[in-house]
Amino acid sequence: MCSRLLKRRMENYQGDLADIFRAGAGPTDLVVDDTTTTVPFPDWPSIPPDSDPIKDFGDPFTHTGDPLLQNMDPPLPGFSYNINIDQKVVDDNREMMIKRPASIFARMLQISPTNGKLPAVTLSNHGQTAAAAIVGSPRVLESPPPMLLSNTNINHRNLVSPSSSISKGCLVETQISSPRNTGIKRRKSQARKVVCIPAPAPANSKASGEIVPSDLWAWRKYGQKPIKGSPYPRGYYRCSSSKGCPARKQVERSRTDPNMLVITYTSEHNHPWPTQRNALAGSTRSQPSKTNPCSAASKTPPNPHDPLKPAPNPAHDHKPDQNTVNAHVKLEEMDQEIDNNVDEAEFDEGFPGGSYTSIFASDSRSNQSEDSFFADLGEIEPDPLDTLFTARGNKDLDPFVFYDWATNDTNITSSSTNTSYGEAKQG
DNA sequence: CGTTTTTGACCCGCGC
DNA sequence: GCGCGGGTCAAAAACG
Repeated sequence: MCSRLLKRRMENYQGDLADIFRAGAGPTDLVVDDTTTTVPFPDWPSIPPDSDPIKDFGDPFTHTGDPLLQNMDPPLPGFSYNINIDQKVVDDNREMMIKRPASIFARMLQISPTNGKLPAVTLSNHGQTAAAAIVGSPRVLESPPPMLLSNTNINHRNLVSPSSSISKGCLVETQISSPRNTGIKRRKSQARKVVCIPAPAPANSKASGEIVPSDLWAWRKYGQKPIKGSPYPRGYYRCSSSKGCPARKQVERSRTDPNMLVITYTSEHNHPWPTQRNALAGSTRSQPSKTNPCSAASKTPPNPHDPLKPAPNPAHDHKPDQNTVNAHVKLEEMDQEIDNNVDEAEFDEGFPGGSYTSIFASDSRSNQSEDSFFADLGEIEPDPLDTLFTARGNKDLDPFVFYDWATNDTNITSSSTNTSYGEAKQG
């Protein structure tokens, strides 16, 4: 009783940013500067295969090979976006983020909050694509493309977008929960990364046995709540790779578009991405991997030796077909006006470069990461229709079956594999 | 046996 | 101050 209360108090006390900082790599180093830098996508190099997992840890998006865009070729010229870079103290992670935006998210653009309310968003990636969507507004696309959102450590105000010339794949962007009261209130002050992806049709979404793939991080579900206004519940997950890891994520189906999944990442991992994850008892519950050849295959990267250690250069093996992954952005909950440096600073603090860094750490891992990541996105909780499908490990239920991340529209590169929920029990 | 999922209860931020 | 709604806790059940 008391302990719990005390515990809570402590959590609250350290709340948000505190947690983030604590988890971050070089917390105190952060100095936010309002400098804006424009970085042309095309100039961004790929992530070297030897990225330092430790150094990169924290941000699952940073070094991820871009499943949606890497294959984009040729790239669309003229893309660029502004990044708010801390030029005074660019911690390693951030620096890498900027210099080596190999991941989808790393390359993210910004969504200008304009008035602080559901801004029209435009994104682009790698100078190759751009897509736009407006949260709260009618769907932009006819069919739901993968949609990724995420906040970045960049200035959310200066968005340079190629406007609507979107193309094949696209993605991303940012979402910031910009606190009105900078960092005082716990909930609203939390910076988050929001990722939206097309979800499988309800009927095909995870069955009771669901498809709960995951990224390199091990996520453990710790709660589920019905959300007012939404027929779909929201699932709450926390990182189980490491005790005390503040990383959290919420998975829910878009209320406006059941075909979309909205994954919100909160806080960051305070540990290196797991080098190995074992599916332990119970962990496979939602991971059909063993029983699902398809998923196993999909999740198992090219490296037959170690699924978690993809072959040296698998980065291109499973690149999604840009054509099949039109993505657009959508801002979820840009609930606060982001109109001051404080907010930005806070935001940055929220993701001190280390946040969500290494899930997809390097090219050498990207392949798997990609699959894993998106697979992870497939997690969605109890869908009314889920009960219609109870077969676990049934690849047919794999939400990603519908999205061919490879170049073949009919391929199932999915994701749903297993991997994940087992707590990384090294050994 | 160890881990995850489920689920009701509790806590707390926030708006009125 | 009150109530709502979201986020988390923790015991029990499920799973391999």
